[in-house]
Order: sequence, then C-alpha cells, then structure tokens
Amino acid sequence: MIQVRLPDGSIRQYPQALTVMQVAADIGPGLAKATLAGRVNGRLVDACELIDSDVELSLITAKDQEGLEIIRHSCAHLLGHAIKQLWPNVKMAIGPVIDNGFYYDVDLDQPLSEDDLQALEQRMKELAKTGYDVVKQVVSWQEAVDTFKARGEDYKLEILERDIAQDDRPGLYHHQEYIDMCRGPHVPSMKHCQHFKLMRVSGAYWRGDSQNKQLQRIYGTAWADKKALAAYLKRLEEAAKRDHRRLGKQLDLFHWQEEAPGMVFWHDKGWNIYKTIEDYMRVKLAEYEYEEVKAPMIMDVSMWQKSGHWDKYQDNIFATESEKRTYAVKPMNCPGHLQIFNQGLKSYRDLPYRMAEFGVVHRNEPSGSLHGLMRVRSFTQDDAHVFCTEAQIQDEVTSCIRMVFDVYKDFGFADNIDIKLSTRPENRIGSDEIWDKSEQALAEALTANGLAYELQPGEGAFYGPKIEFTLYDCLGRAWQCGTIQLDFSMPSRLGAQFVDEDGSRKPPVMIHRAILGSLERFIGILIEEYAGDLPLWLAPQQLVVLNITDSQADYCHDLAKKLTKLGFKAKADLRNEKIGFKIREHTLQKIPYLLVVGDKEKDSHQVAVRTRKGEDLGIMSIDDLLAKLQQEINSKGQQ
RNA sequence: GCUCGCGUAGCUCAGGGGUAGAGCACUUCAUUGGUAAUGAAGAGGUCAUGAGUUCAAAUCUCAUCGUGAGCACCA
Repeated sequence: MIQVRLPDGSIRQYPQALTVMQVAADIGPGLAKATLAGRVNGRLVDACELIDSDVELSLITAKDQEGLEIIRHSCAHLLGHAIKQLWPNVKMAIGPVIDNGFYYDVDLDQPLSEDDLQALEQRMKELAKTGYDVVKQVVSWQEAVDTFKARGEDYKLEILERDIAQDDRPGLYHHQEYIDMCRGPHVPSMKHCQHFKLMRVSGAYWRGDSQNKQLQRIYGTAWADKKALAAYLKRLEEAAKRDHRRLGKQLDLFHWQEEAPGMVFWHDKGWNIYKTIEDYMRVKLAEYEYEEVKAPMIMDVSMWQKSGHWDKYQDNIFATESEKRTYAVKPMNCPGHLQIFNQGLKSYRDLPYRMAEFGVVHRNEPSGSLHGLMRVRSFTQDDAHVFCTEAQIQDEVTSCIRMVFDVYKDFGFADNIDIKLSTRPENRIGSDEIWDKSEQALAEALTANGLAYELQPGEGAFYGPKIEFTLYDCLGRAWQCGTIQLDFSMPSRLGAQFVDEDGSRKPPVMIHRAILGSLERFIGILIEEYAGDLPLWLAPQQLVVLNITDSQADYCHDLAKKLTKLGFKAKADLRNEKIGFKIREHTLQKIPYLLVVGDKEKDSHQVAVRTRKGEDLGIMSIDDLLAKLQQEINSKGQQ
C-alpha cells in the first residue's frame, strides 16, 4: 500500500502507484479541476507525476503563489505556441516567470509591432480557449537534442549543450504541435491560462551579454482570474500617477531640457525639498561627528590616473582642456578627500577621521540608462570617507549602518529597504588577501547588527566590496541609495599615511559611505513613495492662507508673513477667485494645510483649516495651529 | 550604447499629403463669491532639428537630438 499524507494530517492509502492528479480526483472532482501541480515531499512536481512510494503531498492550485507562478510559466509556453503559428521561423530562447508575469525572448528577423503584439495575444486567447491538455514527456538528453535540431531551435540546443548534463532527463512539454523544454511544473491544461495580457516588446541580449545577439523580449502579465488581472492593470495606472517625472512637472519642482540631458533644472519648490534634506543631513553629520569639506570640481587628469578611475571609467568621465592640460570633472569625491587628509601629518590619535561632503559629481552615463531623477549625469552625493585603522573598521561600519537606519526612519523608510552585500568584481585593484579581509569585515558588521542581506557576488566596486541599501520606485524598480564600501587600496595609491603608536607610518583604511546616496535619486524615491504628498517637514510649501473676499486680504497677507517669520513655508493667495477654485488649485498642488479666512475667522483671529486630503479640521486659533504643525514637523516621516 | 515606440500651443492630447485643432493655463473685462473649476472676450504654434520624395510634407523616407519601456552599463 502507498500512503499519501496530506497537509491536514490525513492519510490516504492506495493499492498501487498513481499520479498527483489521481489523488486530487480521489479527494474530489472540484479539487481535481483546480489542481495545477503538486508538492511531493517538499518538491514541486507536475500533476502527472507518478507517486509510487509513501509521500507527503500538497496540491497546488491558483490560490497558491506557486500556482500563480505555474500559470505564468505556462503562459510563456502558450506565447511560444502562438508565435510559432504566426511566425514559423521564429526561434525560441528563454521564457521565465517574473514578478506579475512572464516574458519570452525570441529571435525573429522582423521587429514586432504593436499590431503584431495584438495579433499574437489574440492567437494566444484562441488557443487557450480550446483548453487543450498539456502533455509532459521526459526524454533522454539525446532525444531532446534530436527534437530541437529537427525544429531548428538553436537556442534550446545551446541550452542543452551548455547547461544540461548529458545524463539528465529533460522534460518536454507538448502544447499540441508546439514543444518547449522546461524543468516545470506546468499546468495540466490550458483551461488554467485564460487571464493574461501582452504588455510590450523590447530588446534583450542573449544570455544577458551585450556581445551577443539582441533578441526581442515579449513581456506579458498573467493572473488566476479576470478580477486579479484588472486589478493589476489598475495598479499600474495608479503607479503612473506617482511617477516623480510627472509629479515634478505638475508640482513645479524641476524640469529637463534637451541641452542638458541627464541634468536637472531645479525650480524653487524642488530646490526647497533639496535644501531641507541637506540641512537635515548637516544636523545628522554633527550628531555622528563628521567634519564637512568641499573639494574642487575639476582636477588634473593625473589625479584620476593615480586613483585608478581614469583606467576603469575614462568613457564616463567628462574632461576638459586648458593650457595643454587635461582636467577631469570629478566623478567621485574620494580623491579630493584624500588630498585634504594628506595635508599635515596624521597620527593614529586623529583616527577615525570622518570627512563629509555634499559632493557634486558628474558621470557621463550611457544615454539609454538615464531615468528622471533616478539616473542622472550630474548629482549630489551625501558622501563621506572615514579614515581609520583596521581595528576600528567594525565600529565605524556599525556606526554607518546605524546612521543609515536612523536617517531612513525619519524619511518614513523602514521595512521597504533591502540590504545587499556586493563582493569582488573581475575588474579590480588590490590583492585577494585584502579582498578576503574586506568582504569578511562587511559581512561581520551586518551579522553583528542582526541584519539579513542578499549576497551579490562580483558586484563590488573596483577598489572594494560594498553594502548597498536599496529602495524601490512606484513600479517596484530597485535603486541603490545608501552604500558602505571598504577600501584598502586607494589610500596607499594616493599616498595617505598616519603615524601609528609604534612610530611607523601606515596607510589608513578608508570607508566610503553615503546615506541617501544621490540626493536627486533619493528625492525621486521620496516623491514616488508619498505620491507627491510629502510629509510636512519636507513639503516645499506647507501652508497657504486663502481669503474669501478682499476684506480679509490684509489679514491673510499679515498672517502668511507671520507664519513665514516663525519658520513655516507659507504663502497667501489673495487672487480674486472663488474659494472653491483656490481650494481646488492648492489641493492639486498638494499643499498640506489650507487656511481659509473669512470675516468670521478674521474677527476672532482664527483660521478654518483644511488638509490636502480634503479633511475639514474646523476653526482653530493660530496658537493651536502652530502647536499642531510643530508636533507634526517634529515627528518627521515617522507616524 | 542596443532594440522598439514617441516628439503638434505653457500643460494634457486629437489630427494625419492640399493654408493647424480641443480642453486647461495665459491676457483683458465683468463678478467679492464660505471649502475641488464664475462668466465673456482675446492672444498664442517654422507640428524637435536637418536632408530627401512630391506640383504640394506636420503627415511619407532617411539621419540627428531628446524622450519612454526594456536590455547592457551603474566607481
């Protein structure tokens, strides 16, 4: 007898081997209909998998996250099925599951247009509607090779040759006349793949290598039911409304111009946010015992040759000539800071020496990588370099980590931060011994602070490994913000030394760290996080005083002036417009508090307070208002 | 940098070989109105730039620049 133990603890006994689907059918026809796959002893398998010994089994349906992923994966096959019918000479590369959907990389001579995409989606729908059964066939490596050779699937053959061992037994999924190779599992029937939409086509290099051919990547989204699909599309629409590029224009924060690609024109309101953040960071710098400096914007190219930047990043450095000398516009602040460190002989007693700068750097990023405020060619880093001894590394890195969380908390980021540890890249300076030491030091600091992190092998900077703090934009795209990097190389390259206790001279260890990273990027993230409704302490205009008729104009003007004098960002709107009109305009401008003054309020020296969310807080005295505002400002982004 | 799409008034967008359109914003006038749009009139454009095809180009072709999505890159 075969014993099958289900998640509820119950045990079913069968006289002979049977499939996952047969167990589902034995439990009930409804469950059989919903079953997409099974989990046998913790391993995901197809519904057609044979159970021939005692096992623990749970059935996977569209209600499980794994089930949804299986649907998406099968939708990629469905795409393959349909595209092969419309363009028989297309070659299929890879078609994995991604967040919210799937994609398939295809090699097709002709570029796919919007219309082509629609035709493809239509064909997918027609095929899915027939609800055909998907048939899995497990074959030998050679049989798989023969199958794809016969079908001219060069990319599948390359995958077999390079990634699949010859003693392996690949799974072939038959979607009627279409055959795809996959580890699986997949849906037993296309009945389950009904709610999908093709989203767009873009280019993508085969195996992610820009030396290889660029294929066409077709993105799709897929869901278990119609409602979930509609909800997802709605979510995308809502996300677009939070886009910082759109809000930047609507709220008059900044603009872009053809003459300066990748460089921001900050308007008064945007610059106000920027200044608030910089002022705040200065307070934090004092708290964490940093000195603030300012190094030159351009230096002779020899400096960058010595530092190694010229070798590694020449293409991305803006350079300029004068009197037969070549100067580089600084892409990083560290060489400048090392020059400041080098002035005067330093003792071990001077360490740790924490040197900060709001450093404006220019990097000539590839045109295709520019993205609003998130990826620009000119930006300000809240940069700092901590010069210390090896013995001080642990404490200093820990202090940096604390500062990151301390600051992020005030901006309202707490759970939505990801931490990554990036280790030695192929292209690097410094010995392996030094890299071992640095990577270990960072990993230990993270562990000691109880922080979970994702390892990114090969993603470190050329001079050292780094901890990255990643935040996400409105569409869930990841952006590196804070970073802590260990560097045992650059100080000695640029001649930095300190006199140790025993009188010997040694190069200090340098920790590069940025909390916000790029102020531009951080502001972009903030705008999207809050959909433009910045917390009161960051709002570029906090208050607007609105009169109802001319008879309150003087009072409103004086009140706005008084509020400004008290340190609030306030303006009066005395235009000859109806109050409803003014409220609409300032609400759309996302000004936190609208203070309405009519004769009633004027006579009693009060204001009627309305929020940008449309709440009416009623009439209150100026003192009560001030107390409320102050409290909200003090709490920053922490609710 | 690569692939595909897009570029029309300050903004959001329609149009699509035959003299350039809307809404909002702007200007002027009237209106002093209590919580998301008062009314009327007016002004505003080398249709990104350059070349080509054509009797004729905003419209078709090519190139350049910018931009969007994705890929590659990201010190």
